[in-house]
Amino acid sequence: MTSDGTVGKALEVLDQVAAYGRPVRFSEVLAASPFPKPTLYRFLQTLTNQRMLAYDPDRQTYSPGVRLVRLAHAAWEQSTLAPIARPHIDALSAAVGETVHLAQLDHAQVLYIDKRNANNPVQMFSQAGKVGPAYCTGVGKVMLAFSDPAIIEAVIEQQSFHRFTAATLTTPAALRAELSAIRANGYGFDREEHEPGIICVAMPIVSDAGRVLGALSVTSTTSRTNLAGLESYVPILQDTASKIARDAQSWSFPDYDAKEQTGR
Amino acid sequence: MTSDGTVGKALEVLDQVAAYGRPVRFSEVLAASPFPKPTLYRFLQTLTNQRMLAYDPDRQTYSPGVRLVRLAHAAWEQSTLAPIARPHIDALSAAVGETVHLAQLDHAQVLYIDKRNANNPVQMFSQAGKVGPAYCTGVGKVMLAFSDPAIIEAVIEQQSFHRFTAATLTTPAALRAELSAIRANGYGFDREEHEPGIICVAMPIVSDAGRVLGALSVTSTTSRTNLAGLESYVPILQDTASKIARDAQSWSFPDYDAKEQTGR
DNA sequence: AACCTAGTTTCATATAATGAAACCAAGGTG
DNA sequence: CACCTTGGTTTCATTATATGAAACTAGGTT
Repeated sequence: MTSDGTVGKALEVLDQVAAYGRPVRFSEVLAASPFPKPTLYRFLQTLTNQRMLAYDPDRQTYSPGVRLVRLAHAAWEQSTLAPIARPHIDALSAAVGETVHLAQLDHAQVLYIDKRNANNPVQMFSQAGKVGPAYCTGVGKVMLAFSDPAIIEAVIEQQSFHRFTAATLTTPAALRAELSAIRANGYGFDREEHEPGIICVAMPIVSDAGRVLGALSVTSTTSRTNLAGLESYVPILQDTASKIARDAQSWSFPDYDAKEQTGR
Repeated sequence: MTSDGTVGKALEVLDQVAAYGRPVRFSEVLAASPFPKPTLYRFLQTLTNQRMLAYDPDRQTYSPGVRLVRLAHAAWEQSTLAPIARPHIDALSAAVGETVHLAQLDHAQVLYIDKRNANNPVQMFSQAGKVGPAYCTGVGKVMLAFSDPAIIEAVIEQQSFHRFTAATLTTPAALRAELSAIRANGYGFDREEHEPGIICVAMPIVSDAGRVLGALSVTSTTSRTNLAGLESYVPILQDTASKIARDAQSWSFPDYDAKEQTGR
């Protein structure tokens, strides 16, 4: 499952370095790596030559390289909902005057694809590209809820439930119950499950064929409003989601959660 | 020079696919690829399994995958000037009320890292991650001007000068003259060299050690102002650039244009 | 000077990549 | 309907490449 030859291993190393969130030394990576010293060394060297990693000779540290930013630009424009959703999200943001998120499901994790912040100007990658857990975010739960049962089970299986706040759902049973409630409702909430004081309404974006393309959410704080207040945004969210789905339809769209092509 | 074993070749394929700017079929890639059919096929398959590419089974097309967006988030935060520059750019943007760009030099090309648009909200990757030619943009020219002479020559060497507008510099000689004028001045302009009606002032961000870290620019249109008008922003640009350089200094920083580590 | 520790290089071996050729599946086209 | 053609996929013997144990080197420490 975890191995596509040399290339797969190299990308595994790349992921590992990126996961630190800060420049790392060779020995740190080595300690956490399944690869022996010279193998890892050569991978890091190759990735650096390829500018997938950047190497700081003074501090002797590696960090993700700029080439990724360039490639991601292409990915974001071609392979995400963002360009299609943009006008609709702009309209939504203007109408509700709260923070709006657009997310997709990537490999059992929530990947934020775009964001609108009514007040201060948008902070670019600082939000887009960010990942979060699926089981304790509004967008994560609604996307999961409308996913294929097999996928749901797979995600629950491999999920390690971490308690972020008092309200975090921390058992498979609790999550399953929540998901079926969401399915019944058509949308979901984040009830301070990830961060205290932060609440949101989330709406899935589903294609005609019933496939989950992504999700939208409107986020606010308990000091400004409450769940009932957020619920009033449901109609406009629904409207926005269906417009995005419609546009995506005509554009046609890659299948992200396609299973491995064959696996040799 | 162009080969780091299998991984390098796979990344070459990834770049190629990303370069199309649209989903591509296998045969299209094959036609433009140095690799024989089965080899290319396996690379695409591997990259798809790794979610570096997304495959649309209906249209049988490949496009850059979402995993890149995730990785790029880390790269943007750790390996670019953007997080350090953010507050300064915010201030600059508020002060001048025009579009502000932050760019770095990546492999002889201009890579836009961040953007502030006074009026409409920021469009995320739609600008960050975008690349442009160095010889006919304000930021490109100022970064080049203060780069190592060897790098300048290398860039000029491999540059294919395309005429975008009547004002585009299209010969090595013209560019060399412009660069030394910029060195004398400390900053540079884009005189509608890339797009008619679009002009800008650009300021390099240089470290104490004299290394070019990136560049800033304020962009406007000929209908709103002229070069003299833009020149009035030079003091604040200079101030912003030096503040960013100072902050970068203390943070310390990877060396992007480091030459290949050894090359086996 | 002896002794770590972190990073780099060697080299025989095992493994994985390679690509010519064959194969398969759709669409044509006569 | 039989016969191509085009575009994509699989096989498999060959070759090139990755691998990792061990040896080595350069800075720091004691």
